Amino acid sequence: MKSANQRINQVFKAIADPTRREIFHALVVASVAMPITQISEQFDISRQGVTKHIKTLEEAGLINIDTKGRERFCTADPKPLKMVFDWVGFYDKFWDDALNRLDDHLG
Amino acid sequence: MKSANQRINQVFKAIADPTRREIFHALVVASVAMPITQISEQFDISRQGVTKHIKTLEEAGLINIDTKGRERFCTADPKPLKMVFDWVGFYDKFWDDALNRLDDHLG
DNA sequence: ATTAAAAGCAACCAAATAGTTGCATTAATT
DNA sequence: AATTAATGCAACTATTTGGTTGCTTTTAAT
Repeated sequence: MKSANQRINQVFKAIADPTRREIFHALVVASVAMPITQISEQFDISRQGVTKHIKTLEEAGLINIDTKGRERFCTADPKPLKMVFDWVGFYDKFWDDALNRLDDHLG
Repeated sequence: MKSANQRINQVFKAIADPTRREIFHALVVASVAMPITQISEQFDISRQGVTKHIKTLEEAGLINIDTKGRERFCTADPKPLKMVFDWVGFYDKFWDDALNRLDDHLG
């Protein structure tokens, strides 16, 4: 059970950084595999900076990498976000909290 | 628009830490205002450690604090999680990605 | 009035983070 | 064969982070 928890932590950590969210988003909307250099051209930070972010995203399972020749093609994989979706989904019962808590107490 | 972005970043940062998620969760399920010392008793780290986490959660708007006498009563406020819900909700279209992308291309 | 409880404040620490630069390697291109 | 492009690797830096301890202040209880 420990590794599942680790994975969740990795996902939360990966999406915590705004630049990483941007990289991920760019890959999702591109909906085509992109090599690292091409990705990094869209950002102000250095290629190596982008590479580090990509590594973090890959460790979280949010990016898959397919090496072809000298290039490494990255594709977004949103599946791990389901864990975040489920996590946050638990709390949506409490968004209109006053109402719902009242219901709970009555029910 | 900048402060809205900052707020989103604060929320993502706040939920990135597992201990903070636990503190938040404990407050949600307690569904009653709890002073800091009482919260910190449920965790292995020091009271000041918990205080710092609570500050981060408060800055993200995930905790409200009501000072009464020498105590500071904390309550969870899940509302800001709606931003996370919306963010992640965008990507749920891509969870069964092969299928959906095919649809997009056809549609 | 004394004591005890709740919390804040400040300094400190080790580790992680986000970023950089320089250089080496590998694979295409010409 | 020589060059160029894509990447990796390593070292370094500044800042942030998650945590600690010690002490002070404020408020409640005895």
